[in-house]
Amino acid sequence: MDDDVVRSARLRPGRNRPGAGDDLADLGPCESAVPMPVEVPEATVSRLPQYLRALSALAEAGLRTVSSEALAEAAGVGSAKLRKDLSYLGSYGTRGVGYEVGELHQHIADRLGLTSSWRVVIVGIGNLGHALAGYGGFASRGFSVVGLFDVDPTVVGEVVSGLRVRPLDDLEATVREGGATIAVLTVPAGVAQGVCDRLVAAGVTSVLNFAPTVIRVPDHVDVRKVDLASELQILAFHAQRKAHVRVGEVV
Amino acid sequence: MDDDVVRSARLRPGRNRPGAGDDLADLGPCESAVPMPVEVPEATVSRLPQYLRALSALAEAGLRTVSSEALAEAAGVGSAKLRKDLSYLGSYGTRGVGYEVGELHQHIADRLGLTSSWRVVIVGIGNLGHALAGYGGFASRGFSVVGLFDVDPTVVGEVVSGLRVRPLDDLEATVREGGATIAVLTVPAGVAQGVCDRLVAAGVTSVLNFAPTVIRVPDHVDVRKVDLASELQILAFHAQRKAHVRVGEVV
DNA sequence: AAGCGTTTGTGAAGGCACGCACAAAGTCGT
DNA sequence: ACGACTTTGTGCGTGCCTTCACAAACGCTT
Ligand SMILES: NC(=O)c1ccc[n+]([C@@H]2O[C@H](COP(=O)([O-])OP(=O)(O)OC[C@H]3O[C@@H](n4cnc5c(N)ncnc54)[C@H](O)[C@@H]3O)[C@@H](O)[C@H]2O)c1
Ligand SMILES: NC(=O)c1ccc[n+]([C@@H]2O[C@H](COP(=O)([O-])OP(=O)(O)OC[C@H]3O[C@@H](n4cnc5c(N)ncnc54)[C@H](O)[C@@H]3O)[C@@H](O)[C@H]2O)c1
Repeated sequence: MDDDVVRSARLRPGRNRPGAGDDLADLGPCESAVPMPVEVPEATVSRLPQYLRALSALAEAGLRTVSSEALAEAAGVGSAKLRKDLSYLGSYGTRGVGYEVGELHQHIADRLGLTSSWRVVIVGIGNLGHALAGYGGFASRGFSVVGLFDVDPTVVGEVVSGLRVRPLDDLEATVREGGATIAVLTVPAGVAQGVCDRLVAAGVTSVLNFAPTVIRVPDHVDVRKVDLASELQILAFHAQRKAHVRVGEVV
Repeated sequence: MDDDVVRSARLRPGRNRPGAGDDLADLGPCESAVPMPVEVPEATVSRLPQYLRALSALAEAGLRTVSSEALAEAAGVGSAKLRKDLSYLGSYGTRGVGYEVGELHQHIADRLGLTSSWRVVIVGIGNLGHALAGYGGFASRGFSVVGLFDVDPTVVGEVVSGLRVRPLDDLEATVREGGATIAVLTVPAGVAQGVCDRLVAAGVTSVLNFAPTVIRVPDHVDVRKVDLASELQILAFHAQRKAHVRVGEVV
């Protein structure tokens, strides 16, 4: 479902159900003595952040345990889906009781890779870049903005929420000196591909793209796209359908 | 795929090939005498905006016709998927040639409901609201921002790209006097549900929510959510997986 | 210790979407 | 006018995701 956003897909080859195809004479179903490798479906991954947020809210409300029913309600999904999602992470619930809020939060955060703070650079400090740079919701969720970049001389040098906007040429050094880095692209559509190429060349392997263009990257790079105009158009589609139904054009 | 975001589904008939199999001896399982209703799958709907954008780019490049292969390339999808998607809208291609750019663009725009300009109000003119209000990409795609609202007295009265920010109390009047309206929610998470309730009460049936909260709405209202922190977390998940593989923890 | 109510974890079934592969349909060249 | 070539539209198989339904597991009460 979700789609074509992430490029490198396949998790590890490991089948979920080991007992499937290879039936040579290996007596037991499989001899995996240890933790039983299970890949997490992409659809599940896309929901984990929501569970995490719901758990944070519940923890703040003082709850120590939640049932799958209550957590699902808070996250806006069905309880069965929630349980199956969590089952891919392991069994952290207690039957008859539910899940311990703090513990489950920790496990999901671990699985998402939020143990250490990820480095984020924002490229293109225009309208949108300014808003994102000043957003507190990133730091509070395990991301720290370590660089703001732009080509416009009138923007470079400006200080946005404690960070000085730097020229695009400092980009490579910043990406290389730090470890893994996530790049947020808020440049005009026309230059998005070029800037992205440069990011990738510098070693970036995760890109969040706000420019309304398809950008092409090597297989080992993940790109997710946020397209506000598309979202509005999808809403318009459904709104139109509702309008037609009301008029009686269709059942 | 996409998910639980949009509430209502089912589409309208829009038959492709009228000469199909309607035999009036409707003794069969269903008696649909006429056009044979075909719904557009939600996954397809979510891709239509991208096709539309690709077509705009191709038109601007001066092309009059495109093959499914070329259009798919421009839109970043597979050609088979593209053809199947377009087939839900009807048969607008010419075998051996491809699709006429302008005509196909028009058909998709029609189907998305972009014939007339949709009214959009933005509620919460903070960091993000300012950026969205000043964004030209909406007007150019069939949406016109007709209202900016906030509660903060220091923000109300400010003029953002030609529109004066108005107090929240003017909201009902604006929504009611105009026709169907799409609301963009860029208020703090804590008040999102309350503001949304007010929007729905005023008659809004389409909401694009940027606040990191699950908001509950009646069945007839569509909500789509844009969650930047979640996008980053999903990228982090894949980045972590890649890192582990590189270290050799997993095959 | 045993029973009872609650809740998890998961097998199984159904639905949806994707991609392949090809016949139908049209164009272009001769 | 006809054949060769190109490209659409779609039937079909496959795999993923969702949903249902329930046995196993656990706490609590007696
Ligand atoms: N503003 C919005 O609400 C909004 C909404 C949806 C999508 N977008 C998209 O986000 C992107 C940015 O939007 P915006 O409104 O901030 O535009 P903007 O013009 O205000 O900002 C773009 C910034 O990128 C910088 N830039 C240009 N070329 C660059 C380069 N090669 N390298 C680095 N920086 C460069 C510019 O100097 C400018 O500061 C656009 O692609 C836009 O379509 C914006
Ligand atoms: N800024 C970002 O980059 C960013 C990124 C992701 C998500 N978000 C989310 O978007 C929302 C807005 O973010 P922001 O950075 O613009 O915050 P902000 O605080 O700058 O803006 C919020 C605005 O909403 C107004 N407001 C508060 N209560 C209101 C009410 N009841 N009715 C109408 N207006 C009201 C405030 O006066 C303020 O102007 C938040 O929920 C935030 O979590 C923002």
